[in-house]
Amino acid sequence: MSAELNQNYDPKEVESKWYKAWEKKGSFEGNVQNGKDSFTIMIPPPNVTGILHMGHVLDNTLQDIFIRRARVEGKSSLWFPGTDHASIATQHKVEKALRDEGTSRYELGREKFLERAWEWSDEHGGIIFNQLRKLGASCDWRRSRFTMDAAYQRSVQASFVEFYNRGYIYRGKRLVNWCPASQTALSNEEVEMRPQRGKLYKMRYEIVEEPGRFIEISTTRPETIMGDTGVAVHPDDERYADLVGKHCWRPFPRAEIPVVADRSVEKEFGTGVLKVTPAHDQVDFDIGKRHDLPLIDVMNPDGTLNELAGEEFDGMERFKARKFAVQKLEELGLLIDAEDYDNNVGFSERGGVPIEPRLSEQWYLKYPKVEEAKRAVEKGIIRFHPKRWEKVYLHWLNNIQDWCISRQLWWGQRIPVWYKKGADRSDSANWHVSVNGPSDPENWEQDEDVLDTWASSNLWPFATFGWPSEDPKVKAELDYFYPTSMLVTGFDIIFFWVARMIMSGLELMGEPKEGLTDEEIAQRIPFKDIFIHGLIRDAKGRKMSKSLGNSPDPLDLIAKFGADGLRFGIINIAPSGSDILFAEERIEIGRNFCTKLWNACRFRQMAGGTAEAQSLEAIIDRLAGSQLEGYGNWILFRLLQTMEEIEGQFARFEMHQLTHSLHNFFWGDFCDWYVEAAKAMLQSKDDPRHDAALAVSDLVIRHSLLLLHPIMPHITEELWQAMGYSVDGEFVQDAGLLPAAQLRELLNAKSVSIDAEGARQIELIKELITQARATKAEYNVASKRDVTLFVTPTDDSCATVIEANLDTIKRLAGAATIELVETVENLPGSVSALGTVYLDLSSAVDVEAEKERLSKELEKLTKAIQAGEGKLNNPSFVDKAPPQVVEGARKQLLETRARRDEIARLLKSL
RNA sequence: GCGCGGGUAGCUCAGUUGGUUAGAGCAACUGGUUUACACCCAGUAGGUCGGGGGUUCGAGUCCCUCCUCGCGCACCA
Repeated sequence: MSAELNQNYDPKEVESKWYKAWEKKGSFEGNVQNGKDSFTIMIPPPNVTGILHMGHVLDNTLQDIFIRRARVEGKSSLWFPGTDHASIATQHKVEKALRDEGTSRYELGREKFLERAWEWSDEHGGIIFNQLRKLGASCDWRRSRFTMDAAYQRSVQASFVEFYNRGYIYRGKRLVNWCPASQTALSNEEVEMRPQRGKLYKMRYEIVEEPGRFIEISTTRPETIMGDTGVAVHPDDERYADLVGKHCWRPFPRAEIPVVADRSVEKEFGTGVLKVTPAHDQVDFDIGKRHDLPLIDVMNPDGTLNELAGEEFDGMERFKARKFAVQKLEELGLLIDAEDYDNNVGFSERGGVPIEPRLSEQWYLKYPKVEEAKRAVEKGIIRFHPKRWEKVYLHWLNNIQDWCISRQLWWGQRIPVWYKKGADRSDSANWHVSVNGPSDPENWEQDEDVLDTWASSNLWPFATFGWPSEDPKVKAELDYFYPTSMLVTGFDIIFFWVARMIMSGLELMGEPKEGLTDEEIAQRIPFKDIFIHGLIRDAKGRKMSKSLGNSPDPLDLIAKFGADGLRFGIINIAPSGSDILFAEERIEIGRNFCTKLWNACRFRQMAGGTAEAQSLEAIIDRLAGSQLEGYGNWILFRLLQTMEEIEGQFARFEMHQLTHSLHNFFWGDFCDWYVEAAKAMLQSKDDPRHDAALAVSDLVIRHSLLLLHPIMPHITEELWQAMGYSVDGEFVQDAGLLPAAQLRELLNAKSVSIDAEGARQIELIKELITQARATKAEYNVASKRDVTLFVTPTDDSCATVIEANLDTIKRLAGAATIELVETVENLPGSVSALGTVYLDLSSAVDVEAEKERLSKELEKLTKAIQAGEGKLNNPSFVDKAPPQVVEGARKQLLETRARRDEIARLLKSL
């Protein structure tokens, strides 16, 4: 033992001490190590100015668990960190600061604005990294990348050029999702449909050719009347058949607009007549195209109306204009009705305002390798965990439309396209597309726009390594670490990020090629496994948000429970469903478990012995050849079982079972049973079981620390060192965790064989003890440790087992003496498989209470027996069920009968 | 409208390919300082597994149907 443990575990001191030590020694550095397997995770880059929230805690704890597990398994692990520039979000923040100063980005100009944005990101950036360090995240910080790093920007631009050259990028003029708040185009994914209570207005337009006749129209958006260039009805709608080809009067600005017939009109909706505003609605745009209707854009980029809307509307905000248009309709006597109406309106996620379909020229990406992206998942080359997210992914891929990737923002990677000065920009003959720009820059001007943030983060798994550089180091690292092992993220960004990374990888991580084989897919994909976790909500299921004040600061929680406590706690409650209900009390288990671990180790230290524990072999040598007594055999059996469980959980990505297995084993088995039993063996150094008990404890604690290390890295490191398990100051991660099967072999090789039958006997002993304790509790002598117990063993072999474990039974049940006898009269007893255990009472037995208790038990058993008999008397069960199931049922029935008879006998004897 | 995921103890959730008397943590209750730990120990109570139907020797688990909650996608102006 090298260092004596304090009475209390102090996470604060311990955590920072070891984190520094790890960093200093480069423990997190992931390097190419030929001959070793690599294990790589790219962090989902948080926003550069973001601060740690509970979602990050979950996401990063999970990643750290996978990474650290891979390290203890001896893989060359790399957890690659970085941040995202979050174009629109960051620009918003900077613009808000500017507004507070009474200025704007337009006043400042692009260059000055970008300086401010860089200042902002330098100032706020990196905060989250320090917070992640406090959590214990073992990222290779040397490598940290930012999506606005010069090199990364070049990668992004290179991808644009590459996509362009391969024919995936084009420029198009069409209706886009326009955010009037941010004044930029958005992709479809950035539009969130929100239910809105509005009004459906019914109004009438007069027929030009038949004055006095009106056509009734329903609309939710009267403010776009000024942009109407037609009215549409369904071609089969008899009500209006005679009007098709005629015209009606648009009320303001007053103009003749045609009535057209178009199949996209629903006859059943409203009056069956649709006003057509091609510049402000997608459906209308399509109708307009088919019928050659003119486009009148009546809105400015900021959502106010322009001069084309007429003098009265010019400059008016769009929702004001809606009211005003209604008022005007009313004045003109054209408004028939306005009824309440619920519909869904697209909102800009970031801007928080309704989007405006707006005609503009933008850059589009036709998604590459869509078929391969689907096939990768369908064929299991990429696997989602849990699997059901596959469907979400495939459904999206089956319905995708081209991606609008240009943004009318300044903070981001500028689009690498230059236009010949003074020439027609819509003619591609006047374009120059390259990373470095034209050789005669004075004759060109660069596209003003930047790329969608996700059009840069989709390169994250390879641009971070330096793609497309030809540098041999870059190639070697990509060769070694790519495809990365897995991705850990929330389901909310499957479309935004996960799917797009897959398609980009498939297209760019190899030569241009139509159609990929499965082998090529396997080489090009960015990751093999995708672990999708839920989103953290508060205890009532509400989203965590600053305004609700229900979002705890993880640093406060770390202060309260320790980083390890928080990590254990969050994983323990996490992977339940798609929502994780967070309540601080639920984290307590993590802190409590840390304390338990600490005290178990303290106890081991107090038990003494300067035994050799620096290596697994040394500990096993201490056991070599010794015949393990029952509990030792049992706890090692359980250790191997637990190790196998955990191996399976990692293999199947069942993280929700991890903490349960470990908690159950270490607390429920080791502390509650083995340590308590071992106390009997540790009383005297002369006890032949003494040294073995210490060795078994060391073996169990050592492995528990190894198994727990990925979840609770700091405390396990502290204990590892303090317990003297470390060789030459090496860390837990250097020790190497053997698979259960190899550990078993190693034990076998030293003639330490773990025996399942022996373990089962201890389970029976535990049952007997539990029964004895329950009886004592029933008679309010639970805390008395000097009672006498009588046991009537079921048979001779049971008697032998009990005899062999007498001293531990005494200790664990709290009895001064235990006598094995033939029969007992007039004492309360409880039945167990090994025998019936009776409590010797000096006072009289409460016969009535005892009768009640036994009758209840009897009833339960009788029911079980009826069920069992029914089953076994049923010929079809005996014939059809597998023999081992029938055999099991038979055995079960016998045992239950014996137990019932014993209870009945007890009852009678009272 | 289409799709996905839930509904199991007071709460939060486990429950592998159908197979003993359905489990855990927390909360509750009772009693407790024993060679570490009250952030602890021992014990008790609490469930007709959302309803109905079906398949089967056997269903929390598979199928159908309904109710209910949550989420995603689409969307009629």
